[in-house]
Amino acid sequence: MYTQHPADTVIVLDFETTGLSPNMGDRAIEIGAVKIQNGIVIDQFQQLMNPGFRVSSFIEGYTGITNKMLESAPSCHAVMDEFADFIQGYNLIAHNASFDQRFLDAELGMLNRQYSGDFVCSMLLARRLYQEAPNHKLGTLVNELNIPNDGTFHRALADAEITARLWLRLVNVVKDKTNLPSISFDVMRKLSKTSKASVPALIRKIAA
DNA sequence: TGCCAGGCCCTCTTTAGGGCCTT
Repeated sequence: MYTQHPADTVIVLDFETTGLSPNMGDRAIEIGAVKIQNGIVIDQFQQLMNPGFRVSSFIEGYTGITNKMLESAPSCHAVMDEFADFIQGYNLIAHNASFDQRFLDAELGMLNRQYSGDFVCSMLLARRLYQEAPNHKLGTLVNELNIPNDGTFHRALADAEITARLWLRLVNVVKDKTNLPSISFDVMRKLSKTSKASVPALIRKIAA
């Protein structure tokens, strides 16, 4: 049985991992997440986790997370069990969400745990709402949109915080285009799945 | 040993191929 939460409260999450594919044996090494309610961060979650094997030098360089740091970290099992409690009942957001969803599904699957929220992808939304951006990498969007950041990238909590600011910016874009006082998660989800060409028509329909 | 992802989205498309994004 899942606890139900206000529909406008969402969790933005980001994984650092040993590679690109859980199907190829890759595991999570860090999870970061922020809980947003009414446009304000009200809670956060950050934890390194030990995948049970050494990470590559590429990942050490890319994330700044070293094998030394992971030696003393709790297991993926322990961390993800706690994280499953944190996200229970909330809708979820990530940049290129298909990636984070694969790892969330894989890690929770090993624990026989589930989650009830829907995922929305901030990258798919940015492709539709900022079609003029040179590309839709998180770092590029942060620079293009002057989203405040402390210069930390490729760490889970920092990326989750930045993605949260991007999400709120995207919500504001839809607010401005529709003149509506609030935009539901469900509307953002529909927008993220609409073809680029259909975005203006859907915006008009939402505003009507 | 060497290899290895996958979903979205565009187009010179749909009987396909390749770039984008994530680590």
